[in-house]
Amino acid sequence: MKISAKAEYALKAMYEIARHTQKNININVSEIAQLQDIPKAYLEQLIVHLKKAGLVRSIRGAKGGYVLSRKASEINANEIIEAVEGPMDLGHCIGSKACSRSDKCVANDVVQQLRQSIDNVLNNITLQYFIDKYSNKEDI
Amino acid sequence: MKISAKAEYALKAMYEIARHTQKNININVSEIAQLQDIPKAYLEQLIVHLKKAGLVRSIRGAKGGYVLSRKASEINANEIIEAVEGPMDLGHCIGSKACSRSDKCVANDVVQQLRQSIDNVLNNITLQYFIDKYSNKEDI
DNA sequence: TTTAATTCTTACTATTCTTATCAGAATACC
DNA sequence: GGTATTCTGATAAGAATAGTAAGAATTAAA
Repeated sequence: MKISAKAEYALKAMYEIARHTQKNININVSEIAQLQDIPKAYLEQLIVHLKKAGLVRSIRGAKGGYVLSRKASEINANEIIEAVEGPMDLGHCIGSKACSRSDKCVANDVVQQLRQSIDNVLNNITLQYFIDKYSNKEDI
Repeated sequence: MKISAKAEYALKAMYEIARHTQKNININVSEIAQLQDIPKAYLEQLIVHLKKAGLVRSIRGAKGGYVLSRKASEINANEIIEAVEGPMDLGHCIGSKACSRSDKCVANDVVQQLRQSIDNVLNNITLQYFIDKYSNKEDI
């Protein structure tokens, strides 16, 4: 039961992109990597997924970078994590490898409850929440 | 973000031990493994952890096996999972590898909220809940 | 039009984690 | 004493994770 580095990096990166987008400036991978202490080459890969998921727009070429493609209040942690990790599959009793009697499976019961609870938390954490809580007016 | 096979096996095994304990019979590893479709040799290792955590008592020798060491209503999913997986460490921003400014870290914020939510779910799932929901009077 | 900065793409690698398997020692019932 | 069982520790295959590296494609700016 662990949050991957991928997910953490993605949350941090999206936060930086959101902050900068609200200031009407785009931010590039190197800047994000430095600000949030993320390996740059690794981050490059992750951001591609964020883009494919439609969370950010890219501006290519020199002076390029990234901006949010939606309002910060309309992007939540669930989407961000799912963008880089793929659909959440908490347990082995679900989906492809369902155990023989998943309707009678105690592990499946736990997984279902967890899934619902986690979804609920992640859906309610938006980028705007991050900005309101963590972004000082001064910095940037 | 995944529940390990370990955790699933532990939940299933504890459920079987709980059911049988309530019928005043002990159950051995082979039986549990068969009933819940768990690799026997692997399960042996896991049960040792459940024992060390004080969740079950072992009866050694022929006709041996395991019984709950507390009432089913007093053992919850959180304890069971922690017994086999060790203390839950959801994110890299916590504990040993805390990031430089964990008070300003959006990933840490998410991890904290998740942690609380997951704890809440797991603490409220007891073995008695499993028995009431899944154990028919007839079978055993 | 060249140069430099940047995104994008792909392939590779090292390390750790997970999920087992196996062999045998210790224990206790019959 | 024999057998069934828990207990212990070593080993190993495979998957997943986290990261590196090299270079192609694109575009702003000089």
